[in-house]
Amino acid sequence: MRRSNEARSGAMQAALLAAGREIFVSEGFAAATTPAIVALAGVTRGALYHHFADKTALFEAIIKAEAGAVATAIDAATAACDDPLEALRTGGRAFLQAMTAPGRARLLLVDGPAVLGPEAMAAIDAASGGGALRDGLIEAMARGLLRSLPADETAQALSAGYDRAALAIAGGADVDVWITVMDALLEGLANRR
Amino acid sequence: MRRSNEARSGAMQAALLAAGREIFVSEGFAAATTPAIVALAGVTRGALYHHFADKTALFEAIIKAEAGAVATAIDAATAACDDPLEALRTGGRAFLQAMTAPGRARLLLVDGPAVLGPEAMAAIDAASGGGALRDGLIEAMARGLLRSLPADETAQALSAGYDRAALAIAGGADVDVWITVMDALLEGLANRR
DNA sequence: CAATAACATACATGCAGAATGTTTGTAAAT
DNA sequence: ATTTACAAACATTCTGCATGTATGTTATTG
Repeated sequence: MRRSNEARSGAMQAALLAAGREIFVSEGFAAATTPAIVALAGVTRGALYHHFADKTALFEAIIKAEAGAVATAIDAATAACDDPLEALRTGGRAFLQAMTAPGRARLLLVDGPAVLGPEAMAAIDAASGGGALRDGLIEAMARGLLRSLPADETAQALSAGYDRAALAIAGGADVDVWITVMDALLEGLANRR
Repeated sequence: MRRSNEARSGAMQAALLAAGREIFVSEGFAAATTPAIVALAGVTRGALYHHFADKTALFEAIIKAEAGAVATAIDAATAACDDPLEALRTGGRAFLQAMTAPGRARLLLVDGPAVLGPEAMAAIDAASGGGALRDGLIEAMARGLLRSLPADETAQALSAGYDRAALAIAGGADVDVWITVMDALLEGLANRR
């Protein structure tokens, strides 16, 4: 007996996403082959090309899931923060923590931009983690806690710093040193009297 | 009649580097095919594989040339600066200017890290543009002009911001806004009394 | 100091293996 | 009966290598 089509599709897509994530992380997008992915998932390429337009579409779905997980972690960490400046620092630490998931830094920061393009990744990021940073900056600037600066560009510049930190940490760098540096960058933007 | 082997090799490698740059920029590394590259150069794939181990080796040679050009531009711009802090701002602007060369941002900031790996790109960058930033920070910190922070990580964080700025500018963003933001980040690290 | 033999270099051409995306076929669900 | 979910075979294309050839370069000999 066979399950409903809906259940089958859901299970198959989940299996393909999991297997794809594994292979993409270990091999990189270019060297990851669809035969390897479907073999790991225990199915055939027919299933893959039924559910996803092509290899890139599978990759994009994985990227969006990863970005969503990061955004959720940041939101959860900053929900309780009242002070906008403290929320920025806390959100940054939550970001770095979330990015320690195995292979996540490579997926979101190296292969993602190269495969999907920087613009597409920026859009995904804005709808996920980067949006929180931008909103936090706007809030802090509105309350006079931070220097008044172009919010979008400032958020991107800081976001780039956090990204670099996440990559370094994924490569074995010390987390605390990077938190020190990023907090210093944030504090540097604070309004002083 | 034929030229000397040395002259032939030099001309052939220059032609392959130029054609490869063109195709890599317009197509991206993955979609760039070696037949397209050698067709543009007006030679055969035999020549390509004689001078370069594989497609990646050609790409790496192009990347190193681009990174070297950026480093040269930064050094030229900052050579006359006495004040370390002014040198940092000037170097940043020179970097952004140098990165406006067509396709350079994509090569150095998107495809480069994905193809060669972030570590290899970091090494190339350290020997090129990023080294200047780190040295400038150390100098400024030593003179008490900047807050004392881990120089390597601070340089990387700022470098990441400049990279993001270069990408945005390549995508049509306003240069002056980004200079404002990056100068503000630098100023934020300045020692205040 | 020619002339030439011996070798290296630069490149072209053809081939094998593999990967992608498409098409066709089949069984089960709706 | 029709559509969905998947399998399996197919056509195209690319990469890297292996072989072949012509020219440059160096050593040797008369």
